[in-house]
Formats: sequence, structure tokens, C-alpha cells
Amino acid sequence: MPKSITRTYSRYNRDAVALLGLLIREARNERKLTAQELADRAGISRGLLQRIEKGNLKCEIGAVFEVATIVGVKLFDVNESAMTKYLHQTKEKLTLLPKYVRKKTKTVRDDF
Amino acid sequence: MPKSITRTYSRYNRDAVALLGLLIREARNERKLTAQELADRAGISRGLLQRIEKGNLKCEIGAVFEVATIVGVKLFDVNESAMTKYLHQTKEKLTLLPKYVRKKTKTVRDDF
DNA sequence: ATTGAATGATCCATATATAGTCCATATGGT
DNA sequence: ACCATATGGACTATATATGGATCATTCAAT
Repeated sequence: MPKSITRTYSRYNRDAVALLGLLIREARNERKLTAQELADRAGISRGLLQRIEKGNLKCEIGAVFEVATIVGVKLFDVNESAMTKYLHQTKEKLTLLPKYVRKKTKTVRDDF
Repeated sequence: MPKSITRTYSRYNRDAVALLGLLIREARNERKLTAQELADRAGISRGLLQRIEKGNLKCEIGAVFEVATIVGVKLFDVNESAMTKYLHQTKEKLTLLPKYVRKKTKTVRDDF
């Protein structure tokens, strides 16, 4: 990040991540886990868990997903095997499609 | 991150993020956007978009969600207003619940 | 009411994610 | 086949997210 960047996020995504954080918080309480306990299980610090539960948009997606999974918050509504299967399907599908996006609007031949 | 950390991620989450990346890639191709164009629209670098499309788990969640939204990949199956509404509902619900998780198993009185 | 634990908030040091650049390769259109 | 360009990987510098510690506050159980 050479040049100091201030990102803008859409309201939808701010809400989405905030909601995800709240759902995690709710699920953690339901399961009677302290912040420290959940953080330990997820292999992250309590501070990071705090930021996740607050809906901080700059947390790494892997950490957020791990925490969510541990407390049972479903991200996509698919189980593990279905997820893997869907992943492979999508991967295969992509190999069949064009790999590059071509923008060069074909040069109009007006050289006559 | 003082102490060098090597995180472990569940297979489910690795697959989930990988899938998300592929879906983004697919949607980008469908919309005939080059990586640079999409990166510009999302306010991120092309390199970061590459990592996102590859399913890198250490990308910030805000950037991933922004890109997904731009190309039309739905994270949750709710529209904007429903999302905001749901967010508020969950927020309210949380205020009614206990705020701390108590672990101290009540000390058994055996002092007789 | 008391009290101990859980949480919120701040600060610092450092590991690292990111932006930006360059170059090599692959690819689709001609 | 040719060619213009999109993509994939490096690499570097720097902004910053994170871990860890500390302190204040708030709550729940007694």
C-alpha cells in the first residue's frame, strides 16, 4: 500500500459484514463461549475477534470465515461435500470459457 | 502480528473462498471486464484482484465483498433494504440478551 | 451490595498485505 | 501466423492489520 489508501465500501457490504459480526456475536453467546475462548479456537487474538464482531471491513476474510464456521454461522447454505463439489464444477466450467477478456474494439477498416 | 503466525484454515473455508474467487472470475468474464478495469472500479490494485480470484484467504473481507458485489456475485440472498432491516433486527435482538458470557462454575459450598 | 470475570478500549512493535512496477507468457482476433 | 493485449509472477517499498499487553468499565452471580 504505497500510497495511503482510503477505501470506500458500499452500504450493502458494510451492512453485510456488520450483520455477519453480529451473528457471530449472537452465536458465541448462545454457545457460552467467551471472546478469549473463541479467539483461541480460531487461532486469532481476542482483539481481532472484537474487530470481526464489530464488522470491521479490513479483517482478513479467512479469519472471519473461520470464526463464523466455528460458532455455526453458515456463510453459504451448503455443506462441506457439496461445497467441494460445487467448487470443482465451477473450476471445470471455467476451463471451457475464454481466458482473456478482449477489449480492443476491432479496428474499423476505413482505409480505402 | 508480533509473533509470526501461520494460520490454519478449515477445508470448508478454503473451498468457500476459492469458490467465491472463481465465481468472481466467471462473472467478470461474462461482463467482459478486464482485471484492470474491475480493479479500478473496486478501488483496488490488479494484484489484489488476482489474489482474490485465486481464493487467497488473507485478503481483506471488505475488498472481496466489494468486488463480488460489482460483478453481481450474491453473498447473501437478500437485497439492500432487507439487509439493512435484518441488520437492525439483529442489533436490537442482541441488546435484549446477556452481554457477558459467564464461565465461573459456581463454587460448590462444601465448607461444613 | 460485593466481587471477580468478561468485555471495551488503547497503545506499541512487528509481520505482512497491498500498490505499483516490470517482465514473461498466453491468448484471442485478425 | 502474426500481433496486440490480458494475464501471471516476480519484486520493492510502505501503510497497516495483527498480537500482545495494559487499564477501565460493565455485568452477572452470589
